[in-house]
Amino acid sequence: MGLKEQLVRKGDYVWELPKNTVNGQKVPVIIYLSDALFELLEEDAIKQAANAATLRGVQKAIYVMPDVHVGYGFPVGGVMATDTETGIISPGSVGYDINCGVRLIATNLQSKDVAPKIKELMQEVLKNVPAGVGSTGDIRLSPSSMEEVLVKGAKWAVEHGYGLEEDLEHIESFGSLPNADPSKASHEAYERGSDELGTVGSGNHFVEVQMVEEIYDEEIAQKLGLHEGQVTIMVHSGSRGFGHQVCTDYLKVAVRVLPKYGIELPDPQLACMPFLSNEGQDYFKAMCAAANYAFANRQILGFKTANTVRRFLGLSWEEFGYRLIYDHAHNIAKIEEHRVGSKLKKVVVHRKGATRAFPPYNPEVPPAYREVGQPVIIPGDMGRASYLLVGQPDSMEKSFGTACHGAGRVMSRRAAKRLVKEQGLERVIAGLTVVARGKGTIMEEIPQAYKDVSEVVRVIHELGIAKMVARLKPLGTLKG
DNA sequence: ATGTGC
Repeated sequence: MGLKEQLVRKGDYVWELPKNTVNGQKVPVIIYLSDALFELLEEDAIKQAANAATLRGVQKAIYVMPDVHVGYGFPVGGVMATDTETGIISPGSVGYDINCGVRLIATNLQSKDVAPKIKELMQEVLKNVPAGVGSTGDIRLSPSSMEEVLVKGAKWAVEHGYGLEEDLEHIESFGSLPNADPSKASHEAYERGSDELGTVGSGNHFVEVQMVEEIYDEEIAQKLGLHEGQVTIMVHSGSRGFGHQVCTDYLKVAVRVLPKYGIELPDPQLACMPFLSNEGQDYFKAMCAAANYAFANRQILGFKTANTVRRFLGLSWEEFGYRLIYDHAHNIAKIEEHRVGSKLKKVVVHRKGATRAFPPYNPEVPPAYREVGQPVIIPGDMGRASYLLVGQPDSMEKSFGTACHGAGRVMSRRAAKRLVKEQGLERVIAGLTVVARGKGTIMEEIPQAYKDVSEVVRVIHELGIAKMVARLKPLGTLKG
């Protein structure tokens, strides 16, 4: 019998694979889905979550978000917490793109200010913001300046003129993880990262000019400084080749030391090390360094895009009204304190394609947002919409303080290309303004290739994990 | 995701 058939329905949006369903499964797998999204759930994604539930020191449950799909070893949309003393850390459960994440910038502009000239504006963004596989930026980092980026994260970017000091307060972990140790990243990672800072990358990464299309909660929107018709800028990118190399390097290390630590795995892609081992600590410190690279990357991308739009419209900064709403990771592992049973416990929370969604009054939520909760930015596809939510109290018990991260693919890259070839690109993306160096990524990233992000977000809202605040509509998109 | 892959 397949695992999907063994899922037990626990509520309108809650499914459970009880512990011990697969051999050695220490905790249940809890999957959050609507009926429509249940239909799209892949057997292999359940298997991957169940595999993770066998790992050493895993706590409470593996949680799976409604935008789940199969990933490398651990599903995208998966959340795993392991005991900091007895548990493991797993590079595959963070993902190859360490600190892939999203940033949302508010402006004083109205959609009517940009909509009529959006094509010309996006051509200007294409000229100024490097995008695509292997694209390089205008920053060259010597090994010593690279070290500074890896330690300071977004702060490095602000010190070098990209953005404002006050931006840092509105970034997860203030844009800089304290456990970063640049010496734990390889020479190869340094090389790859030396010319890619301030570049978008490829795949689902993008820079987008948007408008606030609908407000769901007026009071919260007001506190966040958002209103209908307002122009926003969204950035979706990560740590580029640097993070990719860190993941590659430490997956090899993990595989090598499995026998030393007596770790047996249901899937070699789940290769991991005890968190407190030398190798586990090395990975953690290198991963934090890669996360800081990504924070710096998005800081530069967001500011460069804003500056391009501002100059195109001939506005002063004051008229433009640049303001960072928030920036957060959705591929990361962090040490956090969570309630497990009756006591608080320090755990390593792995979020892979999953966003931290801390509730109001959590000390990690910046003062300006303390009463509304941590902003949760959910990018959709380039055709439909993206969402802004805020973390709610139930997230702590239901998912280690975690929400979804996006729409999630429903069509393979190959199938998407086939559809475009059959129907023609003009027809498939009719009415959208998308710019890119080539057509390849656009073909793979058509809206039809994605699940409906509204349905994903609705599940998170209904569960009380995060609350819907606003829907953002793409005006123009830059893809890799 | 990725100096993209059988």
